[in-house]
Order: sequence, then structure tokens, then C-alpha cells
Amino acid sequence: MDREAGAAAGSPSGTDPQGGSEALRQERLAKRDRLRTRGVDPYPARFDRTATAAELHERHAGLAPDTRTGEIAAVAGRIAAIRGHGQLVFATLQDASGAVQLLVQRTGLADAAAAVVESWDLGDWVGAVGEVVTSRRGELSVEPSEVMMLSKAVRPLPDKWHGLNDPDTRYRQREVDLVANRDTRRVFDIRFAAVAALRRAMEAEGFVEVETPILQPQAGGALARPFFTHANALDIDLSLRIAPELYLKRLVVGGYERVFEIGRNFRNEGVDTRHSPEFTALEAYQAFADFRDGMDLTERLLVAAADAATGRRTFTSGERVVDLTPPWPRVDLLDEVEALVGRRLHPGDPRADVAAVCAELGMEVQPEWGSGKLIFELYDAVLLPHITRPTFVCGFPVEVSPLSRHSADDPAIADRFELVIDGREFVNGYSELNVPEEQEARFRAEIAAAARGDLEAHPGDLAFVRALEYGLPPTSGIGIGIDRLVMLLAEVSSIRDVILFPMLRPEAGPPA
RNA sequence: GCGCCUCUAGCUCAACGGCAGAGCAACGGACUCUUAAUCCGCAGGUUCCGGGUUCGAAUCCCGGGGGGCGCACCA
Repeated sequence: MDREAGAAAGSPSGTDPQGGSEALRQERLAKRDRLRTRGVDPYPARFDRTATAAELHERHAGLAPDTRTGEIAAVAGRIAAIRGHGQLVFATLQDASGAVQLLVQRTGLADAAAAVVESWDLGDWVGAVGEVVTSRRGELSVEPSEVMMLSKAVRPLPDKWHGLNDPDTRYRQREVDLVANRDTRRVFDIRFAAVAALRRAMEAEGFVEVETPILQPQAGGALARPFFTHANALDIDLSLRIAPELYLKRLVVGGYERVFEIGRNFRNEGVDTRHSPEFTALEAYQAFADFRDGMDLTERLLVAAADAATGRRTFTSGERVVDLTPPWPRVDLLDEVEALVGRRLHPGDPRADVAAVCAELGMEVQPEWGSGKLIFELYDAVLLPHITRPTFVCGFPVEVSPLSRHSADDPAIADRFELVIDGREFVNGYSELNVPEEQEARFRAEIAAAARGDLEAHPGDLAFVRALEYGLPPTSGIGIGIDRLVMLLAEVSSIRDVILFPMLRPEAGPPA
């Protein structure tokens, strides 16, 4: 099969997978063939490494110049720089741990090894076995008596000094971005350290990690437009999940008292610096707890992630500084709205009154929005963007919280919170609605909204209601947006910078 | 979806209506202590694509494509 054929000709902006630099590629192919002619395999099966670059630096810190340690080490990595000096060649060998210099005395090598060194290009994976020494300038080095080509790179890497800047290429060829740009690796190291820390923290809290369907007959658990696909075997259309929520709660019904899932959700909506069609969320449900416990858990989890991934608790976002030091303030949404508009609004107020307040603030409102939705939109558009420090906003209208338990004091208010940081929603959580007939009634209201044309109304889910009829214990649920968390921790402004392979248009589009 | 910006050598960028260039990488050469090595030499282009204006277009105009940012929608 020829994966590249379809994208060969006329590719835009120099990202042609066939490579526009055929001459450079041919040059390296020729070097590779010369190695084969000499009986050297440019793609051998394995290499016995005995030390990483970091281990050598750790073991031999502070050696005087021109020291011979007597230690023989076998190192492997990518050639990041070559400095030829006639019969003496310096190369910077980069591995996952760092870099170490190779100090190659070509005169001391066998012919075959000398030919291998001769064939080295930037980007090649090589192995070297030799004594650990320091150069006259004091640089820790391996002086190889034996060298191997481990994988010949036949395509040139980007400029070793300026790196790779073109965002298109960085996202399409992330592997090249990772090699060329140190900071890219830093961001993803933070991401994976944060996710690992969240898993550890959840495990320590007694949660079981589970997996629930991504292909679902009916996407639920959030208000969003799904992607659709088709299962040939059953000849049915399926949605990609927009949230794992309903399945996770069914597991709590089944007796898993503390469950969580870290996984991809898919929403067929806008793409911008804050939104990706596929994004990662952590959802967690704990029995016998309410939304206040959810806030406590949220605080512990995010602090654990920040500590493990960065060792810091303050982060900059543009001009702003965000301090994650707990505890975080907990405020009431209706109180905040009152402080903003100068009068107390309530979801039970006549719609016209609330709409008038929104109009005064210059908001565009939809005719089908009720008072609760209007108050929520007011919060979302006017209040939330100005909240910088981590803040739990509590008490959302039931109208916009179809899966949340209502407050004991006020049937129009849900026992729900959002954690807002730097003007963005990071976490959503609530006391889960566990009264089956009430859930069914909420679904009916959503179905009615859908009938009025609301594309994001929550679909009714009879299987979920049936599950509730077997009894969902009192339960607290939270959902954490992992991508946004990583953006904060890594201090980057675009969600694409924290997703390894963000969704892009295909490289070679259909003929115009 | 709308607006603004952007696309030039493998990479990073100049040239902005008048000969398409530099640095790095490559290639040939010198060099046994460099580390963005240095020095000498040499080569490398569908200026994203298609039209148009012009004596002349990388440059101006129109259309298309990719990407970025902002707005809208959303988390």
C-alpha cells in the first residue's frame, strides 16, 4: 500500500509528505546505501544501552578537564549537532534524559566504524560504546571505540538553532516539533505528569478507574452536539460520547461506590484556542457525598496535579497571575449576580424582568430561554470572564442543570458548582439527581426544548431512568477539563499546544 | 459561519512593482578539544494554487486552498 501517493502533488505550504527537498533526501539515502554496501545495517534490531545521558552526568558531575574515568558506557540517542575537526569529531547525542557529547577519535576506529561516523547526519539515531572522559574544555564525553547506526534519518530536521516555527507543520508533524522544540516536550511532559498525578490521587482516594462506551446509541450527560458514526454489524447509527456521566452513574447504581474515568469526549462544535472537538475529561462519582464534597475533592486533585507536574502553585496567563493555593473561595451565583446588576434575580422571576436586565447589559438572548437560562447566560457572559483566582461558584438554576439534584432550600436552584479559574470553567460538579421520576420529568422538559429547536437539549435516556429506578445512592459527581488544566499548568494559551495531534484539515484536500 | 493576518530554499527569515537573497542544514575541501566550532569553496526556488493588471508581479487585484488570531457557538 502506498500511503503517500494520494498526497504527493501540489501540497500546500511545504508540508508535502513526499518532501520538497528531494535532493537532501537523496543525499541521505545514498549515505545509507553506502553503509549497506559495506555490510552495515542502517536499521539494526537492537542496541544494548548501559547508560543514559543523565545518568552519566549524575555519576560524573564535576570532573576536571581531560579526565579518563576508565568506565565504559554504551549510549544511544539522536545526533543533535556535529562539530568536525578533521580526525576528531564532536557530536551531541540527545536521548530522552538529556544530552552527552561523543568525542570521536577517528584514527582509533576500525574502518567500518569510521565509515559509520562518516555517514552521520543530524537526526540519525546512533549508538556508541566507549570510555567516559572529559574533554580538554571539561565537557563530559563518551570516547567511542565502537559506533553503530541505529536508524538512519533520510529526512533533514529543522534548523538546530531556530527550531520549527510554522504552526501548521508543528501540529501536523508533531514528531518533528518534539525533536526540534524543547518547549514542546516540556508542555507534554507537564501534561502526562499531571494526568499520572490525578490517577495516583484518585487511587489514593479509593476510586476505581473504569471504562465506559465511547460509541453510544444516544449521547448524553452534557448539553452538546455529538458526532455520528455507523456500526455495520448492527446496522445502527451511533454517537460518539459527549460525556461519560450517565454510564458512570449506572456503575454507582451497580455498587461501584467510587469510580472515575479519564477519557476523550467528542463535541461537534467550534474549534478555537479554548475548544477542541475531542478533549479529555476526568469524571468522578462518589456515593454518599454531595456537591460540597465534590468541591473538596476538586481542590485536592488540582493541587496534587500542579504539585506533581510543576512543583509550583502560581502560574501566569497572559498578564494575569493565578494562584492555586487552597482553600478557594466559594460564592453563590445569585449573590454574585445581585452584586453585579444591583438587584436580586431568581429563576422564579417573570422571564420578561430577567430578560430586561440582560438587555440592559447588551446581551443577545434567545426567545426560548427561560429565566433560569437567562441568569446562567448572564453569569457566563458577564461574570465568569472576570473571575481570575480559583473560585467555586455555587447554586445554578435547575433549568440549566438537568442531571443535578435541586437544593433542599429552593427547588429552582441546583446543588451544583463550577470551578472558575482565569475566566474559564475548569470543573463542573453537582449532587447527582437520583429521584427517577424527577429525572424523567427533566428529560421530558429537554425533549420539549429539542422540539422547539434547541440542538443542545439533553436527549431523554430511558435506560438511565430505568437504572435510577434500581436506586442511585446519594452521589457527588465532578468533571474536570484536563486540557484546560494543562494549559494553565504549562502556561500556554492555545488548546492545540496541549493536544499532541490536534484536529486539522487533511493535508491534501480534494482537487479544487 | 464572519473579520483580520499569513504562506518565499529542508528550517528560520529578508527582498514589498525592477537581477529572488542571507543564516543554519546539505555538498566539496582544511583542521585532534569543539560545544550555535571556525575557515575556504559550491550548490539549492512552481515565491501555496489558478486567473488578471502591467513593459515588467514574490510584491498590486480577483478567485481558490492551508494555517494562525479574533468574534459567534461551546467546556
